[in-house]
Amino acid sequence: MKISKPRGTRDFLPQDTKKRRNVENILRQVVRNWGFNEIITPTFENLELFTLKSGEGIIGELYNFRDKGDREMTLRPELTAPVMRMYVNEMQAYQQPVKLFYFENCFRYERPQKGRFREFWQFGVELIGSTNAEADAEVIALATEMLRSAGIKGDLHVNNLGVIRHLLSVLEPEQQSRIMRLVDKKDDVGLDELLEEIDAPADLRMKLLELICLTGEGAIAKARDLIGNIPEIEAFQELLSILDIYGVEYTIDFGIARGLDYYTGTVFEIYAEGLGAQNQVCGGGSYQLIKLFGGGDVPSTGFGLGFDRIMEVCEIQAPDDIPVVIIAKDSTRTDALKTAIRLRPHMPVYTDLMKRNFKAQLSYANNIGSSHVIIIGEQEVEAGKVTLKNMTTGEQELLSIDEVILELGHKQ
RNA sequence: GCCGGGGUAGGGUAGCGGUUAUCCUGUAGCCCUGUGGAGGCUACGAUUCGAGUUCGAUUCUCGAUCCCGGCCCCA
Repeated sequence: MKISKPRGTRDFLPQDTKKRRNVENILRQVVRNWGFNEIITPTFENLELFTLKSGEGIIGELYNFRDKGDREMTLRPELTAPVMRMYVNEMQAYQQPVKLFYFENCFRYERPQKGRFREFWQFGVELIGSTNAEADAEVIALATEMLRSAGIKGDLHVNNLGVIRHLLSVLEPEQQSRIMRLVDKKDDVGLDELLEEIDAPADLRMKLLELICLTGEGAIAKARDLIGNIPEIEAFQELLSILDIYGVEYTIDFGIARGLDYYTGTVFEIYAEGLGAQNQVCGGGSYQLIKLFGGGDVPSTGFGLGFDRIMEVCEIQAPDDIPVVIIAKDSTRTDALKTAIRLRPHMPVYTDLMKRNFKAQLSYANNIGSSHVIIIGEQEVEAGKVTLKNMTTGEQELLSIDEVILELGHKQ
């Protein structure tokens, strides 16, 4: 009976895993160098954590379950909420800002397609405690640096929601939310209908439709013309000038809304080519969730990177381990094992586990791509040495084990 | 939840209402019992699952399931 893997999950073969771990470690190193500390949160949480953040509607997309103690639980669909919960539970007294990152798997009950799986990995960063433009800029610059380090060309779009919120401030909060969601979806028809339905002032309607189309060079100036010199535009301008210092390339895009109420100001998205319909590899912004989870009035800025999508377009290959194979005869297997024990602190060592004959062992070494083999036969045992054979050149010489370590150890 | 295309040895393909076939790879053995990469031969190994039509289904029909792409959604 053959059991298939669950829908939307993947098996990672050794070479896939090696490549993923390699990229993962590259990203980790970048984030650490920017002063962020890694954390781990539980794979499952109380269901309420996520319904509190995103509403009851998301339950349909969760892997939720009732545990044996009759508690409503769910596999985590994302990590911002768990990190905020963790902060509220145990980190509120930490020196600010608190700079955290995570790399974890998440679970969503969705229909799989290109770049979308039911189990997927997110690499995320949260900077907690600062509303300053410097904080937002650091987070955005870090996101672009991470992608750059993975060899990925991303297209960064930045916005400050304060501008559009300022414009909409005369409307009911509920109407504002609906408008933001439609803007996020770029649903112009729906937006027109809604504005008609709520009978929005003609002036606001005109300005809104114009604003959300503003992108690129000069967008800030045009926004000023449209709305006036409000503090939100000033703040946006400050953020952009810091990004300029970082040398980050960006596109101003007043049409990015990210659809959710808890975003407070800065929002950004990064798209990459070659990913089909799911081309967003990064999304984030500044938000306020800590209060919602029972903490203080503490702001945060963060983003999540879709690690699987990154791997989809990442071409960085992990360096190969170079295995050393010990070849022995039946009569010298004990010596082979003892040699392996001495070599393994210094290099990856394989011994024959298949009772192969001499020739087949050599062939095996060749097939797994070993650069060197160590031959241990009666002659070598008698001499108290081993034969080191270079599989590329075919050269071989009689050496002591220490000499072998000296010869090969530094290459690993 | 919706739409389209698929599922044949471990991987890649072709085929077809009548004992399927082929390439790569793996393992075991042999040509070849202390020196590999080549080649040859032999063996092992698959029609996603279920129901229906049929004398007979891998093929046709229906359903399920999984995969791929798209819609919806995307925290």
